[in-house]
Amino acid sequence: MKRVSLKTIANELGVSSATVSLVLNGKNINGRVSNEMSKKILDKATELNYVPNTLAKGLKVGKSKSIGLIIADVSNLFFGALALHIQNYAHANGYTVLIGNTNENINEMEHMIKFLYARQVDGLIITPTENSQHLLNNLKKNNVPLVLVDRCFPDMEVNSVMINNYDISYQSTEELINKGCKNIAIVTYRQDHYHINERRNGAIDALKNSGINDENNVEEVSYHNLKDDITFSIEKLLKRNPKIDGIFFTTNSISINGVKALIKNKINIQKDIQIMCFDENDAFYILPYTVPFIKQPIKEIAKNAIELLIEQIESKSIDESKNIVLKAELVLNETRVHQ
Amino acid sequence: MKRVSLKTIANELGVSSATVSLVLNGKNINGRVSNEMSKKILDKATELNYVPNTLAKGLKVGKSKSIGLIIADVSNLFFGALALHIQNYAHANGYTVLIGNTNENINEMEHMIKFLYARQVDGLIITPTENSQHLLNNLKKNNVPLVLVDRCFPDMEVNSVMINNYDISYQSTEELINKGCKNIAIVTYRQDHYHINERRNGAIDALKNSGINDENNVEEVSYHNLKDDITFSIEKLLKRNPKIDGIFFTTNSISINGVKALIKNKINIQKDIQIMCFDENDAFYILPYTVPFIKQPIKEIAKNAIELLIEQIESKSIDESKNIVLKAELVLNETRVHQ
DNA sequence: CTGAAAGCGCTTACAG
DNA sequence: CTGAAAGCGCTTACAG
Repeated sequence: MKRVSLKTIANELGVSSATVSLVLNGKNINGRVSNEMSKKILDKATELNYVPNTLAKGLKVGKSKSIGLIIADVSNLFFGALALHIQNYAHANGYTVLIGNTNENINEMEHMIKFLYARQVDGLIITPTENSQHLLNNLKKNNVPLVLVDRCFPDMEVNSVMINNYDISYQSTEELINKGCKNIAIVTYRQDHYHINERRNGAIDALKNSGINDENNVEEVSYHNLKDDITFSIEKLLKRNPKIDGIFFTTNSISINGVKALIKNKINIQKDIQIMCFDENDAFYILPYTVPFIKQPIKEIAKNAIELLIEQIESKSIDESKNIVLKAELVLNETRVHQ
Repeated sequence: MKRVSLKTIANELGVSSATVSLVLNGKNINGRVSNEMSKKILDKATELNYVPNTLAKGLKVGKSKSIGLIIADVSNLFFGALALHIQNYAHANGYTVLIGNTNENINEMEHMIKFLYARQVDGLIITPTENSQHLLNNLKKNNVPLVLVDRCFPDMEVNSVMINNYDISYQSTEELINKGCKNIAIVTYRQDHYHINERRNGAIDALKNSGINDENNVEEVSYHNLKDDITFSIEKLLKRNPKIDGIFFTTNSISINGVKALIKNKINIQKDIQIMCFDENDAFYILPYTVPFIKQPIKEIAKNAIELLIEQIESKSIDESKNIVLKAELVLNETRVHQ
């Protein structure tokens, strides 16, 4: 694959590569280069099908025009969609995205940071794994432009884009209460993530305020063994308290696997037990009954994260960090509820 | 973000950067550098937390150690999973993946090729859009290492990794016939993709060989307006031939939307109408009945694509192209069928 | 055993 | 109006 460089064009036209660079980058201000030469260069560039070497440019100007995206689990639909939208917004701004996957493993996260750093990314968007504060602090210390998405550490001064986890969980649980549920369970991860805890706390506070909170109705499952664990948890929950008539699932994967487990146990969902799920899933539209869920504004999250990151990259000023909170939406599918 | 370069290490130790480069790259053969200096350099590198600049190296050696992945539709679960696995295999081999999305649009595909070319990718993995042969021929002419996945143009000499579309579709349709279906419909895209046509042909040949083929039972839907179109198509199909007792869906997205449309029409799936889907979907495990589907070996596809591409990149020899065909699996979930 | 030099493809002051 | 030169961070023949 023979590449055409600036020099090729310069040589063919008998000018210097500096001149060609200037013209091709539109930096030919105040008649720096004559109009005819300018036209000649432009024509020659299209004739030879010139494509600039972004790497060389990056080396010279110290910016790679690429960003790193470190995602916890690419096989998760939510993260997949997020990654897609981040790519689209990045491309629209002339940036490339390099994606890395951590599988919620902190060593993988450290490795990915190094990998991306070696590739000169101009900044990072990260969904941090548990206990990764020291890695983030290290980035901060080195002034690496950084935005956390989906998750954050509230005691750290880092830019972040989050949703209103507490509020939306409070509202969703209230919705279950309004539907008449008296024994509402919460199924969540056994993990110390701020955003997950917020969801749990929002739900619990809603229950408390209605005077129906029961600590025994909180069930924790493990992330790495979710599929088996959740069936076990659901069965335990139902055995311990057969009066359970509502369940709030705190995440995407817990929701879908929780629904599977309920069906396996021949529970008549939305009749015996009302549920409330996190994130949309194709499966919900296929079930013979309707499933209410919390819809995250994924596109908006992506848009804000990219904007926040590029802002940091392109203005040197390291002002105080911004924490953007977007509102999630409660989708009840009411029209189908009462059919 | 102050970067540590080879020169930093060289200066601190009073040696040349050439020496440092040699040692750090493990190219210190036959005692080129003394053991003590070697150790000093290694120690200093870890002390200063040296991370090599992959871009500079790429510029020098003419290889970026990155590959481009051009996907038709990242929001499609199948492609999402494929992208994930390709990333994993690429990383394991020291390569970065830059992903681009075409939305099945040929102009986007052309743009992405240019975008990735400017970023000096060493090769491309592509799921080509319709009528993109000229773009691929152009790449071939320039000796760009290239592998097509999921789709191909059988009359072009290009490397590809495919599944046995014809055979698996034939088998799947036979399965419907074996279950007693006499009026089997095929729902497929109105598109000229070889792999989709193979699926349709496999199904039709199975019907012909059983003497129950009826051309009126083939329904074509449009890609860009799938959700509306499919409901319309299903209704048309059922009206035209109320005896339909089996449907073969030729893709992932047609399957999931087809199932939705059937449910919307109060069809009792697997009782009134048996179905056969392409690709796995969470939703299938949630339905009160079982759904048989064709499972593609996504990991294997990814693995073979990466291996084929890296082989081309690293050996200059441009031998004839390889066309790998992997076997898909028919998942019947038999244990649940008869419950 | 080790260093000086050239060069990958670009951009950007500087000098005319 | 335009060119020569330096340099981004590397690697690789070449010379000693």
